[in-house]
Amino acid sequence: MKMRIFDTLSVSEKDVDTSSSVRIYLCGVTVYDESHIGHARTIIVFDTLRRYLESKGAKVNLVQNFTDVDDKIINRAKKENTLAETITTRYIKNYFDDFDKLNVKRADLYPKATEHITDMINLIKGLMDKGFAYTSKNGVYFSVSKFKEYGKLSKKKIDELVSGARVEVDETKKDPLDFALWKFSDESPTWESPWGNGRPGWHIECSAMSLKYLGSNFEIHGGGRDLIFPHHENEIAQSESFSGINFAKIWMHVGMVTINGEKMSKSLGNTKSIDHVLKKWGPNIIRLFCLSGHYTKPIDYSEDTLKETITKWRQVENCYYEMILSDDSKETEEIDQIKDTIHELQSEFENALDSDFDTPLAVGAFFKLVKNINQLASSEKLTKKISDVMFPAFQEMSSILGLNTIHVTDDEKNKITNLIKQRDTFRSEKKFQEADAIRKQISDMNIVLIDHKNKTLWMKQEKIGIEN
RNA sequence: GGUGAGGUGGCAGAGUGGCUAUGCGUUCGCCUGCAAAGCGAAUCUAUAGGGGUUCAAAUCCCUUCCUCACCUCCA
Repeated sequence: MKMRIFDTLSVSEKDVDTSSSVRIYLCGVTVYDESHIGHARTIIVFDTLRRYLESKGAKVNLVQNFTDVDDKIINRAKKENTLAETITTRYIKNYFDDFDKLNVKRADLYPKATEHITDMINLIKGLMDKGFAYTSKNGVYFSVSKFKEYGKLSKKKIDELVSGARVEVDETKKDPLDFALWKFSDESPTWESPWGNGRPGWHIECSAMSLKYLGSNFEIHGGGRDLIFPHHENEIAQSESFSGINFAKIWMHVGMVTINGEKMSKSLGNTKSIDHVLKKWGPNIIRLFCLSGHYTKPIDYSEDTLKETITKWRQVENCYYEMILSDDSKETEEIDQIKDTIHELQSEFENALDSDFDTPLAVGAFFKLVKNINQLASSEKLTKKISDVMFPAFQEMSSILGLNTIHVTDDEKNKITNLIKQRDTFRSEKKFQEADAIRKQISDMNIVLIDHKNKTLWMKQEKIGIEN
């Protein structure tokens, strides 16, 4: 089945062409501070999208930029009395630390704005030549009135924007809506340009880098909803004025994360850094949380919601260990029926993702599978044979969702098995104190024991910060 | 003011005309030496207010109220 994604520009779902390479440009972060849960959501959504497309056999080319030249960076550098580069290096490292922990696969390319100044200058030159840009006292500006379709993405009327009067007042611009392509400045960081020394505007970097690496008409351009205006609107104006053809085929925008129903912002002081949420909840729960609502809608970060997710995650862990520790001590029945169930759940999972990337439904299908397996285990019916049939489906879904149960080494495994044997001996001799001592010893290794009728199941549980 | 998205059981969250998902929570039970986890059963009977269309509406139309986001940098 073809995958469909909602396109902000045409306000309709569009087919994603997976027959050739799927080129995706994702607006990344400005590296002047720690990343937060809002960034995490957008990036996890795209990571999951990428994993899904790849599982369908598509070749994905994912490019995600770093904005490493910006007023915020310069201000921060001033404040710390250091170079902008020191700041950006620190937070790029910080970015990878965070997102590696969140089990986000590396993009194919992470271009930095500062390494593409020449591309931007060439782009601006082209816009100048075609009459879309002009110089003024403060910089080079894009002339919005020259681009007739301006406002088509954000559905804004140009005259309403003007009368809104919230646009910055700058007497040197021909039109208040015009935005900077190049800002004159002699203050570091600064680069030479045909028009004067300075630094690029924010919007031009994404146009330049996406055109360079993905061409003038690629499959998906993404980012947070808050980038629709003005960032993506301006990118369209620049890119389409330059190339003369339509820019991205699909504009995919991810909803915001709120905190207890409120917008998350620095000024309110309610941002949750990735470092913070990782310590509190761990990667799997954060990923499940980020995928728990449809990507177009806002999701709310609240401890109660996250706590629920812990319960769900424990079920997944339980399920995983039930499967890998199952044996063939019993007859296997109903294997055909089980295969049918798996196929049903797999198509439920795929249909959900194919229809505008409905991760909440897909996660639901995954949990149905987990429940199914746990039910079999609970009724002592989960044999090795059945596990062998179910495990690949479980693995496939977890890997698309980017979930990772904690694995154990063979050494650990042997150690645990031996300890359990000892404990069983004590138990059969009704030496419960000794048995409990061993359980304590095992639990110190983060291993939880579950006594079934004829055997003891063990599992390594992820440590969840908030539970301690 | 403009634009967009919403208002569903204690909470979360599906469902675009008809048999009212699902999850969490709660209660009881199974299992266990105990525990934990898991499983089972029960519980809750909801669709912002008011009109209308229809044999039938959470679902369509009108209207009122409310919430949120974006309109300035923002994922």
